[in-house]
Amino acid sequence: MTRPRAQTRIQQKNSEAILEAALEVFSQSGFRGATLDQIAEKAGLSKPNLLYYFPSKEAIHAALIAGLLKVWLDPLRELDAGGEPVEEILAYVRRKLQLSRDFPRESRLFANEILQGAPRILEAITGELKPLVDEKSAVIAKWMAEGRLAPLEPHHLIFSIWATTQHYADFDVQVRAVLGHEDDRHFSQAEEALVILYRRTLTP
Amino acid sequence: MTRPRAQTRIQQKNSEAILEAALEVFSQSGFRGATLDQIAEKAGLSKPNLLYYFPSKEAIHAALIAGLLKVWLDPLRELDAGGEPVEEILAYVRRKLQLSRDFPRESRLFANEILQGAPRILEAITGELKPLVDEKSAVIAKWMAEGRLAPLEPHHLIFSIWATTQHYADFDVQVRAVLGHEDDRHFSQAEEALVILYRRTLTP
DNA sequence: GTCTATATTAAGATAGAC
DNA sequence: GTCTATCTTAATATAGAC
Repeated sequence: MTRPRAQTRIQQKNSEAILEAALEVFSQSGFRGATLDQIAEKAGLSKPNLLYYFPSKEAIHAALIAGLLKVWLDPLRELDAGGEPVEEILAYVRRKLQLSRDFPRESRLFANEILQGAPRILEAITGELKPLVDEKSAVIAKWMAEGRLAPLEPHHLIFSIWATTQHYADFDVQVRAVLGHEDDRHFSQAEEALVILYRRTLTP
Repeated sequence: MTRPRAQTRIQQKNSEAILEAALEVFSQSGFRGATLDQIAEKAGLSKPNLLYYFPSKEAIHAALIAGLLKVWLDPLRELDAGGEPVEEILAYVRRKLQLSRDFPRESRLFANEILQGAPRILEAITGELKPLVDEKSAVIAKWMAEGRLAPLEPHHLIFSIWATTQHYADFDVQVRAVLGHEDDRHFSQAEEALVILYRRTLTP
């Protein structure tokens, strides 16, 4: 229903072009700010042809959002309760920062959605994200109780990791303006800084 | 030109009602997503009457944005080069978190603007924010060189403070969903966690 | 599958009475 | 100052030819 009917090669190709274009537009303008004209133009299709592949603007957006949460949560899923605590957290920070570098549009799509009250993904957040965060928070709390990690309220620790890493995607324009960078070299500086920050904070 | 012509008491009152309503709507939907109908409705005025006070949608948005950057930068301006380094930074973190608690809509208005490419405030960012950040980064770098603060690239330290504090306003919906909170008690937890985090990281 | 043409609604803005 | 009525444009979506 919210899925493209792609099957033939040409349908596959066009569906992908549409989703790629839609990601570009939705991530920059939010749902209401985006227009089918912009998406059609970027996808190289006419507007009616766009609506041959997806029944509505809603459906295009839904298709993008659907795949998003999984990608977004995978780095946290990988946090291994059996690993070395400090290194596990640092590896998580690195994975999350990499997402910001490699998928900034997805990050902004997500940010737009949350910022506007998360009308389309709130249930996924309470149903899927919250349990995962609670589970991993328990792991972190256990590490802290065992003295293998300096104590810090786990949920807020996780929030801080989300915030500091996603900032480089969501506030990209501002980061570049302040640093005066054209390229992406601030990502490795950011990684260095964040690793130092969390290592100092969390080493017992 | 972008300013309301408010002079009489009734004009004053209506202008304020409009800006209040506009803040609500723009901060939730972004510029393009917001409609004059919504703003008029919330302000308790008819749409034409709205446009009697402000010449256009652009003008209302501009009036909001105009006051924003100052409020946003004041906490950083107060960072005192003559103060005790660690305490100065922590006080800055607290001020910034307070802004998120007390003015979440302003934070989201700003976030929306940046997220969408900052078309209306990029020049203010390069012209006003960047110099201030550079100046305060120099102060922080000096503190670090003197051994009064543990070393950490100052720009990225500032980014991390922005990110972690603004997160509680911009991603409010997500924070509440994850914590299961109805009230604002997570703000004091957040303050505690962030103060611990930055104190550990920055104490030499 | 793709297009032109068009229906339909919503949105920004204005005219003009009161 | 405020309203009703309305103009104009833009946006989502559909019809129907090819």
